[in-house]
Amino acid sequence: MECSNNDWDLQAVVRSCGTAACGSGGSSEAQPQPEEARRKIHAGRAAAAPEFLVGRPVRPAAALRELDYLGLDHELPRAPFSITPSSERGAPLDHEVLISFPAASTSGQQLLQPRKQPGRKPGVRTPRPKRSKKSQLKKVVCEVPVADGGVSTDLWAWRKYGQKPIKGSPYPRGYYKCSSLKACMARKLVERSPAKPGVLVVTYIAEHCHAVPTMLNALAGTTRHRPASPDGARQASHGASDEASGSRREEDSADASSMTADGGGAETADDENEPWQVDMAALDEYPLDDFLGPFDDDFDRLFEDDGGVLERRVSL
DNA sequence: CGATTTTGACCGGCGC
DNA sequence: GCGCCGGTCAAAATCG
Repeated sequence: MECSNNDWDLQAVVRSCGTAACGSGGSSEAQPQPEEARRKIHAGRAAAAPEFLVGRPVRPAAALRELDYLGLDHELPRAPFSITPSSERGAPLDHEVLISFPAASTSGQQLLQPRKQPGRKPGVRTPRPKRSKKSQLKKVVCEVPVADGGVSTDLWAWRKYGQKPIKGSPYPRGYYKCSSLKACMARKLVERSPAKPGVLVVTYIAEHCHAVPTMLNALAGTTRHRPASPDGARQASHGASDEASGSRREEDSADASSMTADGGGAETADDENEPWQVDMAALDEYPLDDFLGPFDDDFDRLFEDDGGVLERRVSL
């Protein structure tokens, strides 16, 4: 349990949004920050592109499929977003940040096929460790346009461990854990905003206690790659809202979550071949510097909030 | 065979 | 104290 690194969340978010075009500026004013931190983040920015956009065989389309149950559209118009302190979602948290993107039009509603219902022996349950104070967990909320579905993903490998319908929302919430390391407590919640159907709300909770997997492919052997399945596999479901149970859109869930926003509407075919090419194209269109520039201030503040851990991360 | 997803059951926090 | 609800667990199914 040496989860000492406090640096995962922002990075995850930042990376997640890595290919989004920048537009709107940060929401808060600049704060004094360590010069070194600034330099590092800038440096990291410069190197980030080739590293995680090119070097990693991310699978954008897969990520989109992952979110099918949310009714994501696979079109990917990139939109700017802003980072603001979040205190609206749930109880106000000390360490909560909201990264929001302007809503994007959405539509795609995938139909998911039903699935056999697994059973579970009633009464058989291992004692659960005391739940840590949820309110004390660090959270980073990232709102992204549904159309930007992929943007909400990141370089970490996630494994879905639950999905629940949320009261007041027609859309279920998916629960993901970091699958890179069992001991890693990092989690993320993905749901659609009931108020803004065009917005996906990704909440990152806790921290990774390890570095970003250098090879997302490490999971390649374990991730599922659905063979060009007949379209029937994934149909529009009347419910999109609902557990979408069904079609196994998880194909590449592991990397799916780890992917960066993929290029436009890449269909499955794309990711199967040269997924990163799409990213490169996107990168061309939306240079990271342009994208991140306006958020310097926000990042600076986050650096402070994080006590410098982010700095360490950025310097990786 | 190992890793992941699905999904109902269980548990605990919180509001009333 | 009770009930609701969100979060997590874990069996079964699935896939490469």
